[in-house]
Amino acid sequence: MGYATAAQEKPQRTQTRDREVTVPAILAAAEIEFATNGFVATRTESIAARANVVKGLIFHYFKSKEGLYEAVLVRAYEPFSGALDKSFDKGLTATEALLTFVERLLTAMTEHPLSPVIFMLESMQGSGEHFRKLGMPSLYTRVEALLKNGISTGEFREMDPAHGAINIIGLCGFYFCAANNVSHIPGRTRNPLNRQSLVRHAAEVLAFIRNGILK
Amino acid sequence: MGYATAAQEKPQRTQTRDREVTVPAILAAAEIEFATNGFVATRTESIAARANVVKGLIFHYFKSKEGLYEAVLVRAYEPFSGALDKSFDKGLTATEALLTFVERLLTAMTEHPLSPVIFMLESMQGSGEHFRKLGMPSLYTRVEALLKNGISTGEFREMDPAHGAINIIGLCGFYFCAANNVSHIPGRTRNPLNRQSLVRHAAEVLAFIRNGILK
DNA sequence: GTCTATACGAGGATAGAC
DNA sequence: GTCTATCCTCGTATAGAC
Repeated sequence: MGYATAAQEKPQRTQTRDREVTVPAILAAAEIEFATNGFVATRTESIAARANVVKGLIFHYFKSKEGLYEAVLVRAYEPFSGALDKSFDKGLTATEALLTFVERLLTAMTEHPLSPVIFMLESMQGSGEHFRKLGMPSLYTRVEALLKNGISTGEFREMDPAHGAINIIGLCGFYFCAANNVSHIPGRTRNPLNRQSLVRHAAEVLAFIRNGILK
Repeated sequence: MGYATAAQEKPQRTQTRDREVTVPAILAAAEIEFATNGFVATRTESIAARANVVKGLIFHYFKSKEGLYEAVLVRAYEPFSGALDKSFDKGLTATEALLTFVERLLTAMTEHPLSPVIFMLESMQGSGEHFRKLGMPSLYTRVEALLKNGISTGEFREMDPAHGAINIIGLCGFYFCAANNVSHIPGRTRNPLNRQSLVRHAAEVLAFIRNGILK
């Protein structure tokens, strides 16, 4: 205490920063905070602290809290849409298309475990308004079409395709949303979001869908 | 406008109220608000407005926002725990026990469609801390035990019972959480939370589980 | 039991120095 | 591009009249 060097009493400064460093840092921090708390409950101050920057920079780069939120949504959706587009290219059978779709979706979720949580919260709390605003196509609609096709060819069992689509997507994503809760069950040791558990999750969901949907 | 009767400019008062009326009104309003927004993002003012009472009464009856929240959680959990206890009484086979369990869970959810949403939000945002605090037994643990039993008797296919439990509960509850989002998909006319859709949901999930879990 | 008024802190956003 | 300081609204909670 009290030694009079140049930078008195000013800890952890990082004065000379670059947009290339700061912007991704804010985005990464925001993704975690929004996934944990949802849009309204997230504090810009928490994001700034996690990114190790000052609150003002958030508004400098993203104009508003909502601007940052939408940037996070867009970034989170990229791996999903990329993976999904590929599943609809070729002349696959309904079975192949469905399983390819689910596999890719699960891989994308495994690599970005926060994304399902953010989308879930946005679905629940935002009524999906941001999805529409950002022009994100609906996963549900595409899966529903896929199921209709497979039912008509006799590859899938009879079912309501709209409900089937919701159930399949829910099966893939719910695990990530329940993970926080599950990890606090006494007697459970393995972290549900580590690599091993997530690979396990993907395999289990695929098996469930294979048995539950295909004839 | 401007006729000078006794109660000038004081609309919608309900001066003489009773605890028997006010408390349930607040609870019902709070359930909707918390299910829509989560704990932190919910405003006590919104709850009061929806219950048509003054904000102060919330603190009068429940001491704090959190006190009200916990009261809502307890009330929401009652139909679940009641329904579930019955599934574990008799000497049922694993198959019968599982299907009974799922049927009752789905019935409880159909009758209280906000409950799965509240529990989901609490799981995601509260890390399940309130569940523990309120002494709510874990659904997951009980379903997991049930699955283990059925696998060992050969009634169910081989699977990781911990993941199976999460997937089954997710299948039952995810639909309610996605409903807001789904209802905004263009071209979809039926309200996903009306009676007819919920009965449909229950039937679809039961069929999915029957095919996906049983041998 | 119900209402009004208000204290008090938190949080989003902005202005301006460096 | 980054920081400090500040404005102002909103929201929880309380005090006290009726």
